[in-house]
Amino acid sequence: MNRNEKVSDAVVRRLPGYYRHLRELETEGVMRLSSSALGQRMGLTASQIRQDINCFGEFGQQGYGYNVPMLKRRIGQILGIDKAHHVVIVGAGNIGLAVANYPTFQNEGFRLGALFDVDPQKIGQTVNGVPVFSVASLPEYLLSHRIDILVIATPAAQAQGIVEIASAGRVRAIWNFAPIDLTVPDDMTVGNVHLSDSLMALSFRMHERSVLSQDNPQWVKE
Amino acid sequence: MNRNEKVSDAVVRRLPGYYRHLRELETEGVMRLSSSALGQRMGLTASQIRQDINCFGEFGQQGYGYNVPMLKRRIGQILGIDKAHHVVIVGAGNIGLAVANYPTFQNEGFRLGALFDVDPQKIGQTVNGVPVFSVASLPEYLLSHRIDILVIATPAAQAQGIVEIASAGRVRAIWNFAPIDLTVPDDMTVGNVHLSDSLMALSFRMHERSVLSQDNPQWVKE
DNA sequence: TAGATTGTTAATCGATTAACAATC
DNA sequence: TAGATTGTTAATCGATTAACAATC
Repeated sequence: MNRNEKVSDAVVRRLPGYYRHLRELETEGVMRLSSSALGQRMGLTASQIRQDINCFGEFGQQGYGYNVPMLKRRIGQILGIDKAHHVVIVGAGNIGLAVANYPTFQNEGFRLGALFDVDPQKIGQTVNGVPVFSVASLPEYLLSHRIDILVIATPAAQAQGIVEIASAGRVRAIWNFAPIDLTVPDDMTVGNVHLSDSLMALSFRMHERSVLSQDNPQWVKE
Repeated sequence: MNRNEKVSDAVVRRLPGYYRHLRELETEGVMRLSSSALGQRMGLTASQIRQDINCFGEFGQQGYGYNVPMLKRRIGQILGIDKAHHVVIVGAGNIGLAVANYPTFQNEGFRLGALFDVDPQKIGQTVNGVPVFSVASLPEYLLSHRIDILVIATPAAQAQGIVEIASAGRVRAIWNFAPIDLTVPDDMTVGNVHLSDSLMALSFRMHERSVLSQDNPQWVKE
């Protein structure tokens, strides 16, 4: 058993997928599930699923499999989404608003306290009843509110400066949508959503077969 | 040399990061770069960077390093973003609009032809001069326009149906923002942006240290 | 009980790192 | 030329898969 060891990135990347599928299965009324059935559904091997789950405990039963609602609840706990999280969004542009309105975001215990922007047109407005404040007031806001997660939805040039403010304001984690790699203190967690990286990787995969298969001269030494 | 072999996911995930950093370095006026300097900047080993780059060719020079503008251009070609891509977005909600307005998206040769929605309020409007059509007209649109990438920004329940239409319309790739794993034909590429998965992984990482370090009973067998 | 399926160890596979000859 | 740094092979590390005893 690997408990108390740091969980590998490979496992962490799969964990939300487990939760998502278990939620679907629960909605479909499925009560009981074997690792091979889940593997078939998710495109993973049964072995990998058992290994992944056993990083966290023994949640199954020999000869039976896993109880869907129980396993879903457990993985929810492991992910920490059974707890409420206090969130603010910096940048009330298209991405900031998309996050603010994202349904999963609202349903899983993430509580949005405020948005922050530099645009005087936006400051003073509300989004779903959540106020938009000036970024100038962010340091003070963070001192008077316990914020777990700060969402960066600003242009890349502003992002690192926001991290400094977040750090001084004892924010625990940054969810970064700006297309830049941030430098953060050791005790802060960062998760990136690099949309342009995702799109470029898609573009690569799309071209890959055709280009690689014909040994395209563009790719070899000039 | 690994050319003509399928490039591993691990490499593909890093590739856009290389491009992003090289673009920054070019803007900063840096002309020449060693693998160790890039490694330091990106938090990777020099060895890994040389291995990654050599999947695609010999772009460096012993004793000198890499020429920044040249390497950036080459990686751009490898990613396929030197070519124009024709794109449509299905779903003109918050996420669809955020993608339509995303600057990197517009700057790197991704040409948005149309958005599609089911909301009569939105149909007939334009977004940045791009028309919003009814989803009912999507099959016909795809037959008369050569679309490379279709962006799914609909609720999860609609996503798989859109894939069928895209497949019939000879779309080459799907960029999926719906929180569901899609089933696609073999010749279609999928890239997922699962926002809720990203947020859950962040939540996990944020809680991980505190919870794991104290052997929290919540994680062990009941 | 017999059959099924887990938890877990061992074997395999692949990715990362180290080392160094080639060479600019 | 001497110093630097690549390209590439070999060694290490870690993640995935296979196998099977434990057990429900």
